[in-house]
Amino acid sequence: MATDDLMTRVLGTLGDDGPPPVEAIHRLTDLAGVPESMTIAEVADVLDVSPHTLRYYERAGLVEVARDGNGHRVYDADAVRRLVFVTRMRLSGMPMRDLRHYVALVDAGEHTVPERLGLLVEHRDTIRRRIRELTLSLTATEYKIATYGGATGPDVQGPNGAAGPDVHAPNGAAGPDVQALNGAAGP
Amino acid sequence: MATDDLMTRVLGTLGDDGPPPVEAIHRLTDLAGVPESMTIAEVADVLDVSPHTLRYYERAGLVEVARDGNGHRVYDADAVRRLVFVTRMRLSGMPMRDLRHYVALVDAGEHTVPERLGLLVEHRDTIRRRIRELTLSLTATEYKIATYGGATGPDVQGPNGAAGPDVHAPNGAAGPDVQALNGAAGP
DNA sequence: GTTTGCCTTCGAGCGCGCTCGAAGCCCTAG
DNA sequence: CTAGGGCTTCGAGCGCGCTCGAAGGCAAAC
Repeated sequence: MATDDLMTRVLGTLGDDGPPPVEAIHRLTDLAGVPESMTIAEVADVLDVSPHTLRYYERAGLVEVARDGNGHRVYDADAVRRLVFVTRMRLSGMPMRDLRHYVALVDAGEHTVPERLGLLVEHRDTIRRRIRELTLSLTATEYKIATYGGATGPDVQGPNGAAGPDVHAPNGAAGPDVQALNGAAGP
Repeated sequence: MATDDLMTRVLGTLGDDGPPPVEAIHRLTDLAGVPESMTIAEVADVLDVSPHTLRYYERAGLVEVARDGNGHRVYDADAVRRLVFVTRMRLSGMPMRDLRHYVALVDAGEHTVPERLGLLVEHRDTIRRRIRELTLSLTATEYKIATYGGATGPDVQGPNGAAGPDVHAPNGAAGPDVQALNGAAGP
């Protein structure tokens, strides 16, 4: 188990088009059953990142990890939770820089809560904007797919290879084809 | 005008939460009113990328652009349309590699339409998956924001600076706080 | 004429986020 | 005893997508 990441696991439990259920969040990171302490390999497996990446995150100051007698890393529950948070935020596109800032605030104490909230709100807005962008791109792509080879109109140009001027249109046939993504007026 | 990109412009016309209207796609790239040919500066302005980036795309083989008597680039309508397509695909996360592949197919002639369709479908699925990931991250982030400073429970730890063990929790107060993103059970 | 300004080519450099390799330590299995 | 495997640190390297600087051309403005 745990060869796929948390995100994939939860997404798998969701209908591909269902609404975003808050319950999924709980299911998302059910750390119950996670041992008291874990090795780097175990954590890497659970989070679906490489041990290299975990060391990198530690070097970057995102988490502190204790060592055992042999100098090996020992991840306690707090460290694992922190790393779950970190990997989730990375997955949602938060830059390392911001993440460093955030965890620095966390380590600085409770009086930084307002600033942390500000960062979260900012990040939320970033995600929202990104989703809207992607939704639009998705619609455009779906439209392009749908009209590809739809009404196969007049063939404007034969196979032209490398000869002609800059050819942008995949074909002269599927009229609204590239139009949908490339501009020009209606279908 | 045109200091903001196409995406931003269309997003601006959309309600922040509205459904993805197909009509937006048409509005999205209304190239009517675009001159017969454009300079690199004009294209850069319209697409909200730098001239540097446009030259880079050309070097990368994504578009061919003619030169005038002075050796300056002259973008015709086809080139501009191609670049609109390219920038949109880039914005939706398609890697340069795939884009190169796609336009190579376009230039190779109409018999590559099926393969192009395959690429588009693949890209569509990638966008969909990404949207689902982001939606989940959004829900998690919103949950975290909502519960921040909710029930301000017992203060677990004072300001600890750099001293203590690895602290992951922003505070002991907002119980479900980090839990929402970090794991553990219910609120 | 000279200055301003935008264009050209070319190759180098950068920021990000990993990713890897080398050299070495420790433990366990055979 | 030896071999194997996984861990450690450190610093270097990489893939991506730009981004920039240098050196120079040409044209219009002053």
